[in-house]
Amino acid sequence: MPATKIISSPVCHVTCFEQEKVARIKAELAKEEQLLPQLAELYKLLGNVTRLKILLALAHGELCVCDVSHVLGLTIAATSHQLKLLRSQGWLTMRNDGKMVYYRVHNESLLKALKGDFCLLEERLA
Amino acid sequence: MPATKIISSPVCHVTCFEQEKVARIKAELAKEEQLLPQLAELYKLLGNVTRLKILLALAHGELCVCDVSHVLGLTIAATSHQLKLLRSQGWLTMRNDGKMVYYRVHNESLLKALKGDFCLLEERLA
DNA sequence: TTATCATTTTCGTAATCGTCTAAATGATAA
DNA sequence: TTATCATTTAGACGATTACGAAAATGATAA
Repeated sequence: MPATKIISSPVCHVTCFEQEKVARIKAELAKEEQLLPQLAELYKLLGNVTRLKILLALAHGELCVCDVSHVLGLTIAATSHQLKLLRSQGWLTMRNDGKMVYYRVHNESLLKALKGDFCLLEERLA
Repeated sequence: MPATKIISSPVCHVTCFEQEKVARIKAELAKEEQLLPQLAELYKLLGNVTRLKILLALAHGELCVCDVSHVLGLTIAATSHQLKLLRSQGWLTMRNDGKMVYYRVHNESLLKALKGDFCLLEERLA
Protein backbone atom coordinates (compact mmCIF):
# COMPACT_ATOMS: atom_id res chain seq x y z
CA MET A 1 0.00 0.00 0.00
CA PRO A 2 2.66 2.57 0.85
CA ALA A 3 4.39 1.62 -2.39
CA THR A 4 1.39 2.34 -4.56
CA LYS A 5 0.21 5.50 -2.87
CA ILE A 6 1.10 8.55 -4.90
CA ILE A 7 2.65 11.23 -2.75
CA SER A 8 2.98 14.87 -3.58
CA SER A 9 5.50 17.37 -2.39
CA PRO A 10 4.08 20.02 -0.07
CA VAL A 11 5.79 22.58 -2.25
CA CYS A 12 4.87 21.51 -5.76
CA HIS A 13 1.96 19.39 -6.90
CA VAL A 14 3.85 17.07 -9.17
CA THR A 15 3.65 13.36 -8.56
CA CYS A 16 6.69 11.50 -7.42
CA PHE A 17 7.89 8.81 -9.81
CA GLU A 18 10.23 6.66 -7.84
CA GLN A 19 8.84 6.99 -4.36
CA GLU A 20 10.90 4.28 -2.76
CA LYS A 21 14.14 5.48 -4.23
CA VAL A 22 13.34 9.05 -3.24
CA ALA A 23 12.48 7.95 0.28
CA ARG A 24 15.70 5.97 0.56
CA ILE A 25 17.80 8.89 -0.67
CA LYS A 26 16.08 11.26 1.70
CA ALA A 27 16.84 8.90 4.57
CA GLU A 28 20.47 8.72 3.51
CA LEU A 29 20.77 12.48 3.24
CA ALA A 30 19.19 12.87 6.65
CA LYS A 31 22.27 11.26 8.18
CA GLU A 32 24.64 13.72 6.54
CA GLU A 33 22.24 16.61 6.80
CA GLN A 34 23.77 17.81 10.04
CA LEU A 35 27.21 18.30 8.54
CA LEU A 36 26.07 19.54 5.13
CA PRO A 37 25.53 23.15 6.23
CA GLN A 38 29.03 23.17 7.70
CA LEU A 39 30.47 21.72 4.52
CA ALA A 40 28.63 24.31 2.45
CA GLU A 41 29.93 26.98 4.82
CA LEU A 42 33.49 25.83 4.23
CA TYR A 43 32.97 25.81 0.47
CA LYS A 44 31.44 29.29 0.58
CA LEU A 45 34.53 30.45 2.41
CA LEU A 46 36.78 28.92 -0.22
CA GLY A 47 34.65 30.19 -3.08
CA ASN A 48 36.41 33.50 -3.26
CA VAL A 49 39.70 34.23 -4.98
CA THR A 50 40.77 36.73 -2.33
CA ARG A 51 40.44 34.19 0.45
CA LEU A 52 42.10 31.46 -1.59
CA LYS A 53 45.04 33.79 -2.15
CA ILE A 54 45.23 34.50 1.56
CA LEU A 55 45.42 30.81 2.37
CA LEU A 56 48.08 30.20 -0.27
CA ALA A 57 50.04 33.26 0.86
CA LEU A 58 50.02 32.00 4.43
CA ALA A 59 50.83 28.45 3.39
CA HIS A 60 54.52 28.97 4.07
CA GLY A 61 54.31 30.99 7.25
CA GLU A 62 52.73 33.90 9.02
CA LEU A 63 52.31 37.41 7.63
CA CYS A 64 51.09 40.70 9.09
CA VAL A 65 47.85 42.21 7.83
CA CYS A 66 49.67 44.90 5.96
CA ASP A 67 51.80 42.46 4.00
CA VAL A 68 48.81 40.32 3.18
CA SER A 69 47.07 43.39 1.83
CA HIS A 70 50.08 44.10 -0.37
CA VAL A 71 50.00 40.58 -1.72
CA LEU A 72 46.31 40.95 -2.50
CA GLY A 73 46.43 44.52 -3.77
CA LEU A 74 43.48 45.33 -1.56
CA THR A 75 42.66 47.82 1.17
CA ILE A 76 43.82 47.00 4.68
CA ALA A 77 40.19 47.13 5.73
CA ALA A 78 39.08 44.63 3.12
CA THR A 79 42.02 42.38 3.95
CA SER A 80 41.29 42.53 7.66
CA HIS A 81 37.68 41.70 6.94
CA GLN A 82 38.56 38.53 5.04
CA LEU A 83 41.16 37.50 7.58
CA LYS A 84 38.56 37.81 10.28
CA LEU A 85 36.16 35.65 8.30
CA LEU A 86 38.76 32.91 7.90
CA ARG A 87 39.69 33.18 11.56
CA SER A 88 36.13 33.14 12.81
CA GLN A 89 35.62 29.80 11.14
CA GLY A 90 38.74 28.42 12.72
CA TRP A 91 41.03 28.18 9.71
CA LEU A 92 43.44 30.93 10.75
CA THR A 93 44.96 32.02 14.04
CA MET A 94 46.46 35.35 14.93
CA ARG A 95 49.29 36.55 17.12
CA ASN A 96 49.83 40.05 18.48
CA ASP A 97 53.25 41.64 18.49
CA GLY A 98 53.09 45.25 19.53
CA LYS A 99 50.97 47.11 17.04
CA MET A 100 51.34 44.33 14.53
CA VAL A 101 49.05 41.36 14.09
CA TYR A 102 50.32 38.22 12.43
CA TYR A 103 48.07 35.62 10.87
CA ARG A 104 48.86 32.01 10.08
CA VAL A 105 47.03 28.91 8.89
CA HIS A 106 45.63 27.01 11.86
CA ASN A 107 44.90 23.70 10.21
CA GLU A 108 47.34 22.18 7.74
CA SER A 109 44.71 19.68 6.58
CA LEU A 110 42.85 22.52 4.95
CA LEU A 111 45.80 23.17 2.66
CA LYS A 112 45.92 19.49 1.77
CA ALA A 113 42.23 19.47 0.92
CA LEU A 114 42.75 22.58 -1.14
CA LYS A 115 45.56 20.93 -3.05
CA GLY A 116 43.39 17.89 -3.63
CA ASP A 117 40.59 19.94 -5.12
CA PHE A 118 43.11 21.83 -7.20
CA CYS A 119 44.21 18.52 -8.68
CA LEU A 120 40.61 17.69 -9.52
CA LEU A 121 40.51 20.72 -11.77
CA GLU A 122 43.84 19.98 -13.39
CA GLU A 123 42.77 16.41 -14.00
CA ARG A 124 39.64 17.61 -15.74
CA LEU A 125 41.60 19.90 -18.02
CA ALA A 126 43.76 17.03 -19.21
CA MET B 1 68.63 49.48 -2.87
CA PRO B 2 65.54 47.55 -3.85
CA ALA B 3 65.56 46.03 -0.40
CA THR B 4 65.59 49.36 1.39
CA LYS B 5 63.18 51.20 -0.82
CA ILE B 6 59.81 51.47 0.84
CA ILE B 7 57.02 50.66 -1.57
CA SER B 8 53.41 51.52 -1.17
CA SER B 9 50.38 49.75 -2.48
CA PRO B 10 48.53 51.65 -5.19
CA VAL B 11 45.41 51.05 -3.18
CA CYS B 12 46.40 51.85 0.38
CA HIS B 13 49.23 54.03 1.61
CA VAL B 14 50.62 51.69 4.17
CA THR B 15 54.24 50.71 4.04
CA CYS B 16 55.18 47.19 3.18
CA PHE B 17 57.17 45.41 5.88
CA GLU B 18 58.60 42.35 4.26
CA GLN B 19 59.00 43.44 0.69
CA GLU B 20 61.02 40.51 -0.49
CA LYS B 21 58.73 37.96 1.06
CA VAL B 22 55.71 39.76 -0.34
CA ALA B 23 57.29 39.88 -3.79
CA ARG B 24 58.15 36.18 -3.65
CA ILE B 25 54.63 35.24 -2.58
CA LYS B 26 53.12 37.38 -5.30
CA ALA B 27 55.31 35.66 -7.85
CA GLU B 28 54.24 32.26 -6.56
CA LEU B 29 50.58 33.19 -6.64
CA ALA B 30 50.96 34.46 -10.18
CA LYS B 31 51.62 30.90 -11.33
CA GLU B 32 48.42 29.58 -9.79
CA GLU B 33 46.49 32.72 -10.52
CA GLN B 34 45.11 31.34 -13.75
CA LEU B 35 43.42 28.40 -12.10
CA LEU B 36 42.35 30.18 -8.92
CA PRO B 37 39.20 31.72 -10.43
CA GLN B 38 38.17 28.28 -11.65
CA LEU B 39 38.85 26.78 -8.26
CA ALA B 40 36.83 29.52 -6.59
CA GLU B 41 34.07 28.89 -9.12
CA LEU B 42 33.96 25.23 -8.16
CA TYR B 43 33.88 26.09 -4.47
CA LYS B 44 31.10 28.60 -5.02
CA LEU B 45 29.13 25.88 -6.75
CA LEU B 46 29.66 23.53 -3.80
CA GLY B 47 28.96 26.23 -1.24
CA ASN B 48 25.24 25.62 -1.23
CA VAL B 49 23.37 22.93 0.64
CA THR B 50 20.85 22.43 -2.15
CA ARG B 51 23.54 21.66 -4.70
CA LEU B 52 25.45 19.44 -2.27
CA LYS B 53 22.26 17.47 -1.72
CA ILE B 54 21.76 17.13 -5.47
CA LEU B 55 25.25 15.71 -5.89
CA LEU B 56 24.78 13.27 -3.03
CA ALA B 57 21.35 12.27 -4.28
CA LEU B 58 22.77 11.52 -7.70
CA ALA B 59 25.80 9.76 -6.27
CA HIS B 60 24.19 6.34 -6.72
CA GLY B 61 22.55 6.86 -10.07
CA GLU B 62 20.40 9.07 -12.22
CA LEU B 63 17.13 10.72 -11.22
CA CYS B 64 14.51 12.75 -13.05
CA VAL B 65 14.07 16.42 -12.20
CA CYS B 66 10.81 15.76 -10.44
CA ASP B 67 12.29 13.16 -8.10
CA VAL B 68 15.23 15.39 -7.31
CA SER B 69 12.81 18.14 -6.39
CA HIS B 70 11.03 15.75 -4.05
CA VAL B 71 14.30 14.87 -2.38
CA LEU B 72 15.09 18.55 -1.94
CA GLY B 73 11.60 19.67 -0.98
CA LEU B 74 11.91 22.49 -3.49
CA THR B 75 9.99 23.75 -6.49
CA ILE B 76 10.61 22.02 -9.79
CA ALA B 77 11.72 25.37 -11.15
CA ALA B 78 14.28 25.92 -8.41
CA THR B 79 15.51 22.36 -8.81
CA SER B 80 15.83 22.71 -12.56
CA HIS B 81 17.74 25.93 -12.06
CA GLN B 82 20.32 24.31 -9.79
CA LEU B 83 20.63 21.26 -12.02
CA LYS B 84 21.32 23.54 -14.94
CA LEU B 85 24.02 25.32 -12.97
CA LEU B 86 25.75 22.07 -12.09
CA ARG B 87 25.44 20.90 -15.67
CA SER B 88 26.69 24.13 -17.19
CA GLN B 89 29.92 23.74 -15.25
CA GLY B 90 30.33 20.19 -16.44
CA TRP B 91 29.63 18.28 -13.26
CA LEU B 92 26.32 16.75 -14.37
CA THR B 93 24.99 15.32 -17.62
CA MET B 94 21.41 14.85 -18.70
CA ARG B 95 19.53 12.33 -20.77
CA ASN B 96 16.14 12.77 -22.43
CA ASP B 97 13.53 10.05 -22.32
CA GLY B 98 10.22 11.23 -23.70
CA LYS B 99 9.00 14.07 -21.55
CA MET B 100 11.35 13.10 -18.79
CA VAL B 101 14.86 14.38 -18.24
CA TYR B 102 17.32 12.36 -16.22
CA TYR B 103 20.41 13.85 -14.59
CA ARG B 104 23.50 12.04 -13.38
CA VAL B 105 26.95 12.91 -12.06
CA HIS B 106 29.38 13.34 -14.94
CA ASN B 107 32.65 13.16 -13.04
CA GLU B 108 33.14 10.63 -10.27
CA SER B 109 36.26 12.44 -9.08
CA LEU B 110 34.08 15.26 -7.88
CA LEU B 111 32.34 12.91 -5.44
CA LYS B 112 35.72 11.73 -4.19
CA ALA B 113 36.88 15.28 -3.62
CA LEU B 114 33.64 15.99 -1.84
CA LYS B 115 34.14 13.01 0.42
CA GLY B 116 37.68 14.15 1.15
CA ASP B 117 36.55 17.58 2.22
CA PHE B 118 33.79 16.02 4.27
CA CYS B 119 36.46 14.06 6.15
CA LEU B 120 38.36 17.27 6.81
CA LEU B 121 35.37 18.54 8.74
CA GLU B 122 34.87 15.32 10.66
CA GLU B 123 38.53 15.24 11.54
CA ARG B 124 38.28 18.74 12.94
CA LEU B 125 35.32 17.83 15.12
CA ALA B 126 37.27 14.99 16.72
C1' DT C 1 49.30 63.31 28.42
C1' DT C 2 49.35 63.58 23.02
C1' DA C 3 50.75 61.77 18.58
C1' DT C 4 51.39 58.06 15.61
C1' DC C 5 50.57 53.83 13.54
C1' DA C 6 48.52 48.98 12.54
C1' DT C 7 44.40 47.08 12.71
C1' DT C 8 39.41 46.55 13.32
C1' DT C 9 34.73 47.98 12.97
C1' DT C 10 30.84 50.40 10.99
C1' DC C 11 28.27 51.90 7.27
C1' DG C 12 26.91 52.39 2.51
C1' DT C 13 26.67 50.55 -2.13
C1' DA C 14 26.67 47.73 -6.09
C1' DA C 15 26.52 43.07 -7.45
C1' DT C 16 25.32 38.31 -6.95
C1' DC C 17 22.34 34.60 -5.24
C1' DG C 18 18.34 31.40 -4.26
C1' DT C 19 13.85 31.05 -4.40
C1' DC C 20 9.13 31.78 -5.96
C1' DT C 21 5.30 32.57 -9.46
C1' DA C 22 3.96 32.49 -13.98
C1' DA C 23 4.75 32.00 -18.76
C1' DA C 24 7.06 29.34 -22.37
C1' DT C 25 9.04 24.91 -24.45
C1' DG C 26 8.85 20.45 -26.03
C1' DA C 27 7.22 15.86 -26.13
C1' DT C 28 3.38 12.53 -25.87
C1' DA C 29 -1.37 11.05 -26.44
C1' DA C 30 -6.22 11.55 -27.72
C1' DT D 1 -5.42 19.43 -34.25
C1' DT D 2 -5.95 20.02 -28.90
C1' DA D 3 -4.92 18.56 -24.25
C1' DT D 4 -1.72 17.13 -20.92
C1' DC D 5 2.45 16.72 -18.62
C1' DA D 6 7.66 17.33 -17.40
C1' DT D 7 10.80 20.65 -17.70
C1' DT D 8 12.86 25.15 -18.67
C1' DT D 9 12.96 30.04 -18.77
C1' DA D 10 11.80 34.83 -17.40
C1' DG D 11 10.95 38.20 -14.05
C1' DA D 12 10.70 39.75 -9.38
C1' DC D 13 11.95 39.82 -4.64
C1' DG D 14 14.53 39.50 -0.36
C1' DA D 15 18.99 38.04 1.45
C1' DT D 16 23.83 37.88 1.26
C1' DT D 17 28.38 39.42 -0.29
C1' DA D 18 32.77 42.08 -1.20
C1' DC D 19 34.60 46.16 -1.26
C1' DG D 20 35.95 51.12 -0.06
C1' DA D 21 35.66 55.19 2.99
C1' DA D 22 35.74 56.77 7.34
C1' DA D 23 35.46 56.33 12.29
C1' DA D 24 36.95 53.67 16.27
C1' DT D 25 40.42 50.58 18.89
C1' DG D 26 44.52 49.53 20.95
C1' DA D 27 49.38 49.61 21.38
C1' DT D 28 53.72 52.20 21.24
C1' DA D 29 56.56 56.26 21.79
C1' DA D 30 57.57 61.06 22.77
